[in-house]
Amino acid sequence: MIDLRRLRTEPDAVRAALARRGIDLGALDRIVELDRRQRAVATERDEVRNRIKAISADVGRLHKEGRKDEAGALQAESRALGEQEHALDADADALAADLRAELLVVPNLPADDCPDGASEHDNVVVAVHGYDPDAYADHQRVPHWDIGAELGILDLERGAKLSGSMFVLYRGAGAALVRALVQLALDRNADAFEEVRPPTLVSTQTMISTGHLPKFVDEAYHLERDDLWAIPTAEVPLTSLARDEILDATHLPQRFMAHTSCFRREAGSAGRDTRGLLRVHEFDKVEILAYATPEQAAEVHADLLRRAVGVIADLGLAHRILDLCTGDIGNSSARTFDIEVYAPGADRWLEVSSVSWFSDYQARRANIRYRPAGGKGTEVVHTLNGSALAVPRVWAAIVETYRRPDGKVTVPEVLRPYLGGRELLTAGPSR
RNA sequence: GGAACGGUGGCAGAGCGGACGAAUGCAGCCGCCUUGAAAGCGGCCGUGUCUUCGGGCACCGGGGGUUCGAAUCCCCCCCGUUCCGCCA
Repeated sequence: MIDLRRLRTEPDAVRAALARRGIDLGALDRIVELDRRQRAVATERDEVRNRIKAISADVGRLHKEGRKDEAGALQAESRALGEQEHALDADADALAADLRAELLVVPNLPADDCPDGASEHDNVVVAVHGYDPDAYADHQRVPHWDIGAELGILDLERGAKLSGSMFVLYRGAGAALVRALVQLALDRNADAFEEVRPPTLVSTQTMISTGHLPKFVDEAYHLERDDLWAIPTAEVPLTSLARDEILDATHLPQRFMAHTSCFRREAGSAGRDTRGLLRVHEFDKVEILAYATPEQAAEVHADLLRRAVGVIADLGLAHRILDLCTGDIGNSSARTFDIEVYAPGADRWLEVSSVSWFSDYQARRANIRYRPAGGKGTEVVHTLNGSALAVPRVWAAIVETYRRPDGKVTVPEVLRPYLGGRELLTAGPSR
């Protein structure tokens, strides 16, 4: 949620920032007007309440003194005020609900240094590592879905049989590779992040806090009977960890990581990237997340990015870093860096991590604050997060990059300890 | 799923229709005392919102109701603990 007070006091600045996203600003006018009316009605209601309270105190005193007649007259007056108060209160509530509904779908203000742009084509490539299109041999130009089937480590047909298309079944060394990647990502961040194993089904409020609802309902799996949502990323439960809490500034930044399944309906991308592991409904991911003060945010953001890039680099995958433009960053984000790996078989750049700084946008929705050291009152914290490692696309890039002329796939050095020393990915028993 | 008991400030825990935003204790902050510290003593010590900056209003799990007046009474819901049932 954007800061209503800021919209009130610096409407032009807010407007200018949101305009950089290239969105319609009509909602802002409605919000300003709803806010004005809501406060006017609430003030009026509070004044009536004030009078009721004063009268009640008098009534109590008069009763004690036995002046029943005078008390009775006041009670009648208060009764009438009560009806007024009720009506005003209902109006104020209705206006507040409308205001909130409008406010919840307004995206975050992009950071000042977020590059301007209209779409993904305007994203800025910050760095490219290990990519040379001419360096790949023919044996690496085979897509992972073919390699996976050939080696018996990926069974897309049976995944589809069980759950439908875009659901995946890994087998043998392929399944072990999933586990190895998860373990690697967790181990690499265990120095600074507390591991959490959260629920993957969460309440509506939890989904609203990160900004995944109400705007992106169609993207999420919903269990109607129990009114629970399958998380699209561990960012959702991890952000709500501190919901409605006031953190101590001396404990910031606070960092958490979690390995979970992630569920996405991919409703808007039907027919796109349907092959192999490019886009799937359910996948494993290790997420890293931090709560920070505004002053710490930039450094924490850089650290998250360093960590996410580090795993990819150590896996020996060609990759690049993108600074997403104002037209492409997510709704809740103020600044986002994407990491893409190059998959030589599919001959495509695949997004494997999105490292975002949400400023106070999510924290305001989730009501997460902190007490500044030595200062008075509370401030809204900043939240940041990124994928430490998202399995399917990394799995795909590894299999394509490390394919040998004989068709077998070499296990990257850093993963071998997690695969019992195994050097090749093959079908059959895992060891 | 059934039953019982609970849900009050950072924590513990009173209050069960009238001056209660709420006793008391602990923790925390400031001061006194002290060479320093502890103990002791005195004071401060929730959040949000609006404000004409005087103050107003809201919040005792959530929602509704009764009343001139609700933390306190009534109804519905949610959550927790324990026991029983079922079960990986």
